[in-house]
Amino acid sequence: MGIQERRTRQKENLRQEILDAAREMFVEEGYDSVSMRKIAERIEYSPTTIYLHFKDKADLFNQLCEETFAKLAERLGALQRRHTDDPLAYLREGLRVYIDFGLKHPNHYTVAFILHPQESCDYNFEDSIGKRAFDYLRTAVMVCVEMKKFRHLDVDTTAQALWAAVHGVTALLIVHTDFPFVAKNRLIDHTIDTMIRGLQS
Amino acid sequence: MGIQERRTRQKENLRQEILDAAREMFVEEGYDSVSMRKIAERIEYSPTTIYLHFKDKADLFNQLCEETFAKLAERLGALQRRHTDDPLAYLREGLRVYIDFGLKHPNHYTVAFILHPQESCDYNFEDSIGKRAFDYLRTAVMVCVEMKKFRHLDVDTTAQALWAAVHGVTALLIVHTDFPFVAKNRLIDHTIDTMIRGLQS
DNA sequence: AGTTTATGATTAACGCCGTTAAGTTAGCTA
DNA sequence: TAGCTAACTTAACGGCGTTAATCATAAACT
Repeated sequence: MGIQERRTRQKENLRQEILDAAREMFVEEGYDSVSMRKIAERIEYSPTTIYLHFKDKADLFNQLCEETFAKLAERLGALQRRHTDDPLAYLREGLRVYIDFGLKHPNHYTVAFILHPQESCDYNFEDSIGKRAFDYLRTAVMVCVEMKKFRHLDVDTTAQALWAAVHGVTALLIVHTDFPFVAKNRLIDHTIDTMIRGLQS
Repeated sequence: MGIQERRTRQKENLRQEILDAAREMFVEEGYDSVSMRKIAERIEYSPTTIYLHFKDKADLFNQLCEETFAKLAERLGALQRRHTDDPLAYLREGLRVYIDFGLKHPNHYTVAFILHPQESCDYNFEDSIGKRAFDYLRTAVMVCVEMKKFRHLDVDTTAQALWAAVHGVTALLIVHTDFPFVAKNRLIDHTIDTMIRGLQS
């Protein structure tokens, strides 16, 4: 029965090779500049081979999105494990981690969060890793509310408002490079501080 | 001397016709789906004619962006004229106007604020209408600080943080249609409230 | 062992796209 | 009326995502 296994293993390898090439090129050149043909050339296969592993370009890049979500979720998980005591500090640092992650991987962030729904992909949020990442934020907020660090407020609404705020900073800093922003860290800290302060009793 | 004038007037007319067609199509179909060829077909000219009026596709759409900025700026100006008394209410409503504007014209907002720098265009923020729109926000914040509605804080940083927050909500609501957001107005109000509350003394 | 079958991969093509270079035409100028 | 100029078009280049048809080869079956 090892033959079938080797086959699927090889197929899986090529699949991963495509993802790796696509990710690398995409990180370097941005979404639009990376074509299926270029990816194919890089991995030394014909363009059509990619379609044996991914439905279309949108599908391929959505898989990369999921990988991005996964990395972010992982980072937030690690943070959570370090921070059992102070829920407010944990939330604050989590928001920072989110923004830093975006600024460190701007092209990934762009695909996953700014452009996101490459149309026609049967993407379901409920089963996605993106949901897992968001849940870290949600529970962080919940704990803050439960421990009376925040005034009484709706957990979902608050989590989403916080996401909006950090997404806003991240997206603006990535996209509007021509805008005369104040120092990055200043802006980031001020945004986070203001939101958290606004949520406290 | 009327001949030259009529010529340039006609040329200007065509230019406006292109802009109108492009805007209309773009609002209907989104950025990527609108091609130079389709625009040309709509106005019943050959595709190359467009290039007599605009450097390239990015240029054309950036002009539309400026128009979008202008409309937003105009709306904010009207608001300012109605609101000489309560600076905090003015700021709050201004933020709401921004978000509503984005949600009402999602495709415009997408080009102007989410995708924005169609590469290779020699766009200069300092001379743009976008700056004018942003200045409304800046001065609104300044007034709030001067009238002690806010605690002592940096005007630029605060204005940018507020922009980040409202951009965040707007962009998320437009782009992440698959996310299970709470009711729109609830999220919008909560985000604005939280930020403003965080800025108060 | 020879034949069929399945599977991975390719070639060729379709119909788009943005953009440029060369050509045409209509109307003003001298 | 001849020449020039500006508006506009035709034709083409190179690239794109994607599909249909084809090929090669290794596995399975008789």
